[in-house]
Amino acid sequence: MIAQPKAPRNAKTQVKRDRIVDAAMRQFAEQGYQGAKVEDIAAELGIAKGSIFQHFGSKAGLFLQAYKRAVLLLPSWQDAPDDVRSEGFFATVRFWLDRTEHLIKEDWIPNRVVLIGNYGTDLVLKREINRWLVSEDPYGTLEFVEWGQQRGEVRTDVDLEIIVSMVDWLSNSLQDALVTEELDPGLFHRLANQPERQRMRVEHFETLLESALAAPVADSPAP
Amino acid sequence: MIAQPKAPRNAKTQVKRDRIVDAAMRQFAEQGYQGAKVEDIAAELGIAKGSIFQHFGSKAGLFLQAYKRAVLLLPSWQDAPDDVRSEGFFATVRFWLDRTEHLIKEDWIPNRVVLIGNYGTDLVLKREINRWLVSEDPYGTLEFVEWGQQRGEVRTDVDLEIIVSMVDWLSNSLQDALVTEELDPGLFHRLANQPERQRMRVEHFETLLESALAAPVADSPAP
DNA sequence: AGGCTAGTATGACCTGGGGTCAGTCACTAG
DNA sequence: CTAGTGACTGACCCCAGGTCATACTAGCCT
Repeated sequence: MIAQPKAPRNAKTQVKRDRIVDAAMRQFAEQGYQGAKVEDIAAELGIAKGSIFQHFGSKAGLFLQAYKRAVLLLPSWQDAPDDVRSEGFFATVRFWLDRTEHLIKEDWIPNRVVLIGNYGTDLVLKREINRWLVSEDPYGTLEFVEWGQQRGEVRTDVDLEIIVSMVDWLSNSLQDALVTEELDPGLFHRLANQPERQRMRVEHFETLLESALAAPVADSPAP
Repeated sequence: MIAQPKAPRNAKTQVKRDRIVDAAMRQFAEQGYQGAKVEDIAAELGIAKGSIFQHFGSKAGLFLQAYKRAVLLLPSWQDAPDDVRSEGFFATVRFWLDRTEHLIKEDWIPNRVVLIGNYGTDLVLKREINRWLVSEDPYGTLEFVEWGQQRGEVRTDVDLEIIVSMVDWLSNSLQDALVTEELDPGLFHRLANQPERQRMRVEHFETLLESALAAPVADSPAP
């Protein structure tokens, strides 16, 4: 169990913690979890290393806060523009998946921190992260899938939570592969110079996802 | 880049390395990556810590070997019994997914090591692992999917590699969730006392996977 | 046998960085 | 002004990954 910082009485304290978390995000993003040194973060802020431990208990505790902040900085499913949402669930999915690379470049630091949290720390931390993700649902996947069901686009014949998990798993895997060479099973970075084929693969992926989740249509004739 | 051990001239050396990797697997499985101490591994074998570094260069190098060994100890898709395979691609998928928990208990150590390699080390190591997984395909997913296509069960209208990745991603995610509390988004461990609902969820998952990948049938009437 | 070389083993040693803690400071309340 | 609380500090501890000079062993050539 990783200690959480207790709520500060003072508003000033909160500001300071935010500054630390901010610097930590940058360091973790740039150096990785192991590579980031608590001392460097302290030095960057001109404070004593001890202070950081005072506030966050441990390096893992600090990372956890950085991770949470990072996730909250990223868009949730329902943050798509209205005109996209009005086209429905799968259009929204496509919207986000198509914009993956773009988004990552815009928000490099939080994305990197999230990535590190997902794959590059250790299982104790991962457990804590997972609990939080489940309890907070910061990407709003649950709500999003329910919305898709209400629109009649998403199937309702299997457990909701399975669908939610599938969306999470697949979108994560795809985005990670698209964006980070470390995690790409050769789908995209091998084709770095063929953006057309990359696009095609994302489309194929979207096709598969839709096949998996779409509500069965009453015998619409295939073309 | 993580140094690989160079091939030993001596057969005896190989035996010794195997012993080290063996002990390392146990320690990593039981203590986690950070928790496992090189010194403990050496002590367990009654050798000097320096020797381990001699052979494997670094803790990460040792882990990499342990990981590879662990993966090779696990069954590949095509290792299903003949009577299952004769029922086809999706039957084989179901066979493995249904046996997940059982398998993990049988092969706890390699499974745990693989898990740690997948989520609990760092991105440098992860990259190395990924390269290896892609180049070796130790689970034979590529071959397996091609086999499914040849049988006419798996769709052929999207890139093969996308399908392969999807199978890998989803089966990994499901198995991890089923088996390790740390990674379960509440799908299974929250229902620990309701094995029936757990089974049902696995079935639902299989349904989704099949919907995603199945070759389109020539307008079979839905019930 | 007797060197010669290359690979292997050793354990004392080094070092960096996470984590601790006793003491100090700064703010607020009474 | 004083007491009390929380924040801050920096010197310190110590563990565990990694290094290295030295010693050993096994094959091999002459």
